[in-house]
Amino acid sequence: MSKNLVIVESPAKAKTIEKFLGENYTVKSCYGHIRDLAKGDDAIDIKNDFLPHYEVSDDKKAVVAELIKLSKAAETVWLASDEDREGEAISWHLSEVLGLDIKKTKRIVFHEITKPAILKAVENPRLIDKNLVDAQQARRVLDRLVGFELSPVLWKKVRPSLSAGRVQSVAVKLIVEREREINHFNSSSAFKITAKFNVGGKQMDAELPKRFDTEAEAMAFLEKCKNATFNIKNLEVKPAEKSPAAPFTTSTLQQEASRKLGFGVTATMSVAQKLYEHGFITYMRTDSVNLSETAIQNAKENILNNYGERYSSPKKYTTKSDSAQEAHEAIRPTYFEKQEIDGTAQEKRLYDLIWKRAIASQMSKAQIERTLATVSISTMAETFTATGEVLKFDGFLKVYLESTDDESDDENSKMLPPLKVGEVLNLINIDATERFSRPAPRYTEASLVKKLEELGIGRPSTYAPTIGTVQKRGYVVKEDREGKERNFTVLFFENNTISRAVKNEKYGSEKSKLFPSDIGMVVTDFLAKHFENIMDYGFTASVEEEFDKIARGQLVWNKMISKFYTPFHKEVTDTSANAERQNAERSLGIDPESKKPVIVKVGKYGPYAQIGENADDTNTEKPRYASLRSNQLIETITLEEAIDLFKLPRVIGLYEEKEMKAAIGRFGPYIVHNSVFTTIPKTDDVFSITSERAIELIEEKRLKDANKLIKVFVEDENLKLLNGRWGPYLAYGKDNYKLPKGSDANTLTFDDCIKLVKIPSSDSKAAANKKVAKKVAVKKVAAKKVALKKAAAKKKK
DNA sequence: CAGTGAGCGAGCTTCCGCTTGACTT
Repeated sequence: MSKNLVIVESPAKAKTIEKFLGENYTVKSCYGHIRDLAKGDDAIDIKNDFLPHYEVSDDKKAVVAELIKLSKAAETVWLASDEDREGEAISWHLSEVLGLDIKKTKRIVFHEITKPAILKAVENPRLIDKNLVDAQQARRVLDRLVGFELSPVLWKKVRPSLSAGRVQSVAVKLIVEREREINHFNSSSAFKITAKFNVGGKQMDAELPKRFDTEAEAMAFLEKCKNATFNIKNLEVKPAEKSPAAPFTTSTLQQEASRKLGFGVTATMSVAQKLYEHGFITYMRTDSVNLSETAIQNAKENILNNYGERYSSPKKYTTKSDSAQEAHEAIRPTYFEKQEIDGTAQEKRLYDLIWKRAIASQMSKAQIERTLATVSISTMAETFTATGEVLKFDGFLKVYLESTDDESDDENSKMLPPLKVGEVLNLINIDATERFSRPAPRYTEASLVKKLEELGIGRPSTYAPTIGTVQKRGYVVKEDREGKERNFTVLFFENNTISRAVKNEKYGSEKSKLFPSDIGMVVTDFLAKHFENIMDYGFTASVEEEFDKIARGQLVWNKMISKFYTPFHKEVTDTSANAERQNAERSLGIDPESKKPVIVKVGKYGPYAQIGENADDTNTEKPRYASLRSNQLIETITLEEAIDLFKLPRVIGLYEEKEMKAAIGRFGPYIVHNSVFTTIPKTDDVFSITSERAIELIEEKRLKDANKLIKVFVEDENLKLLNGRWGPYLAYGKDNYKLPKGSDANTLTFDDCIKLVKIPSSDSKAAANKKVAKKVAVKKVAAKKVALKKAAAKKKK
């Protein structure tokens, strides 16, 4: 048995550190927090100075049991959790739960996982910082109080099972506000003038700095260009520099992986987790841009070897954000000399991105020469300008350039042809194109993370899960949306004649963007009305200031909580007692056909439209109902759009003596015939699809279904081999089973297959299934216990 | 899955942050 037990948070870290410390040390992981507030509503004893009641979580029982055993046997226990608020609390919980003797317990911290850093940490142990722990307790208790008092108000006033919290409610609010901003946006158009010149056989593009608000003004300008001559009036050459971006934090990694690789934030984190476990990169949940001395040195050597001295520019980056807690390094390759790794395609691509970003951060600035040419027009005072860029020295651009969220396309970093002042230019043509102003873009998962980070809301470990939560609650959907079409005017000037054309463009199409749902809007409005304080974008920042005071020992944690809770709880009770139910009902007007009112509202199954009043004593006629489509909102749907919803289901015609009906379901437009459903593809319109086309689609589907079936077993018809989206699989009744790797679906016998279904013995899947069953059983028991407790409590009263 | 929207009521839902597995039609 080892004399020393070192406890860190992550198992991958434990493995590395164990190698540095030698045989007298056992390094174990506690897998993050081992204890949390108890599950129910009684975890905080409010009357007793907010005394928290902690419990070891079910999935940590085994870990804790092992750590207790090892710590009893060890001479010294080293608590080496991260050096931030949460890490300090983890160490404190460990010392409490393991019953550690202060004389044999040492708290150590390090910021980089290298042998010298670890050894230095071991030589400089300290005690647990109780102030920092208290700051964490305050954070934890505040979040529980906010979440568990606000959510029940929503259950009562809006709909059951909803949730609210310090982080998620603000995330939804950002999306709701952005959506309204876009809906209220008044797009204006202006005419942008561009000219093309021929300079010694090369084309040069120039632009008029001014835009014209009306077509008439643009036309007047072009008229004046007739018979004009064009000269280079002025040339201005300016040097410029571009600096590399800092190495990745969790948030910037999520943004770049989204922009450059199209990964969602969850995918980015799970791929990064794999890279970390393989030892390819440093820890992926961090808000620090700091690189260790050894890393900077290692990067420098790599740059000198690969690119030469001119490209090397070692530097330290510092984190601007106040909320940063600097427990880790930035995300970087563990070894810069490893430029490529083995792994899946996704792992390779993400690693490549991380490697390039980190290397580039240690490289020289790029040197650029910008040229601004002014072109005079002989018939008027206006001038065209042409800009060009020449890269004098590429520096870090040799490996990496950061992308932006800005979709604007007028970044023209073209080179200009050689020019002289006074030179006469040959005009090719001029066009005046109508351009429309654009509202702020909708959030992607990654750009929402960026915004939350700017506001200091949420932490690296919670960005991705938070985005998941607001979608799971139905407040927000991530979707693609088709754009709309609009006409724009182009005036074209060539050979002294002007022509006019009206062109058509698509605009506002969205890919993987976040949209609020009706319920997301209702909840946001309700919370903003009654809990302004919590919904304020500065709320987190202001409580963070107080947590910092607690950490510095200038404020007592339960005093701070009490000061917050008294007015907050009063608002909760008042709202719960007095506030009206919040609904999103809206009357759209009168249906011209039936002359009955049309309303839209949120019901049990989501938003729907209704024609006619509910039946009562005087009115026995039932109203008609239709669900709203996923891209329609109660707030913005028009009367016409609502009436259109009632045109479905629509009978298209007869086929094989049975009716074909078209309608829109949960998964989009479909045709139903003989109770078989066929999806209508995007290229067809559900309102106008013909019976010929419908029959074509039905036949296509029949063919596909016939190919889907590989084999039905005569021994048991429930057992089928099928072709699916991911290749062949096995189906037994309603359940599906994966085929073992390397098996050929065509040669599998009944015995082979029934074995997979009935006795999935020995392999890992069986064990996994058993575990799941066990977990469910445990949950059931726990639920029963809660029920019993509650019953008992009621009896007492 | 392919639509639904009466009304009652028991029992339940819910937070944020720290970790990794185990799960994938």
